[in-house]
Amino acid sequence: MLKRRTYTCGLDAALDVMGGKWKALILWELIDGPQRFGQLRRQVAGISERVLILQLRELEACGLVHRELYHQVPPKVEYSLTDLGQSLIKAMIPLGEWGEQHMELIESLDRGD
Amino acid sequence: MLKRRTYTCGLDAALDVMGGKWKALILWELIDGPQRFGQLRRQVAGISERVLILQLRELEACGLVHRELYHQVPPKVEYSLTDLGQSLIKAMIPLGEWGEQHMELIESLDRGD
DNA sequence: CAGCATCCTAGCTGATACTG
DNA sequence: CAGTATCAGCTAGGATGCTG
Repeated sequence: MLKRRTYTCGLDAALDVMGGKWKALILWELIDGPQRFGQLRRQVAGISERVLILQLRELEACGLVHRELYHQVPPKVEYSLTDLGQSLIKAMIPLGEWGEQHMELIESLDRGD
Repeated sequence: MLKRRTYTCGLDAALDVMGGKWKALILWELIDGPQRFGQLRRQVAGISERVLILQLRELEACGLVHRELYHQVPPKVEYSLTDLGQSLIKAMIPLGEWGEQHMELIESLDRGD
């Protein structure tokens, strides 16, 4: 699941646990508190059920996300940030601000103008 | 090359330009000043020539890296951070520190203990 | 030295259908 | 509601050899 065994720098390690197409988005959605599976699926636009599960399982395995199962019918599961997840989110904020500031530029690159 | 056309948050946009297996590492190597192609290849352990070129071209296209060609024999090319690249590096520092602090944990996850 | 061309593959990702 | 199972495609990434 993780790509490397050893890391050359901390950035490398951080990107290994939260990099990829979806993980940062999922963590971001959990900032405001626990979310149920279905909520997450709607919030993280474009993700499929299958991929969301896979990503959540990986985040859980890394200790970034906690999965709380309520034994009910119908079933209810809540995902939330762990303390480690919280600390990671905080570390990602400057990067988020950078992206915010340069988003137009990046989107224009994508359009090729 | 970039994965998305629109972004739901800045973090999303930032990860689109510097995410992936190598880009952050490459940017990191350029912090201390310009590097020649061969130097980079040795610094970024494990990367192949082909992939290094591809990544550098993408970083260049995003305006994060500058490519300076010296018309010599044998050829010499130097890669350096642009101002935008510098600002991105700064935004990545907290994430790098987070990774630094939790690297042992992450590596232990990878080993499965 | 820098870097392109070619071929190849692993695994991420997506679509769809089904279950407790 | 919260998943699992299955199938299939794409593309990032890797190996190798060649060139200005």
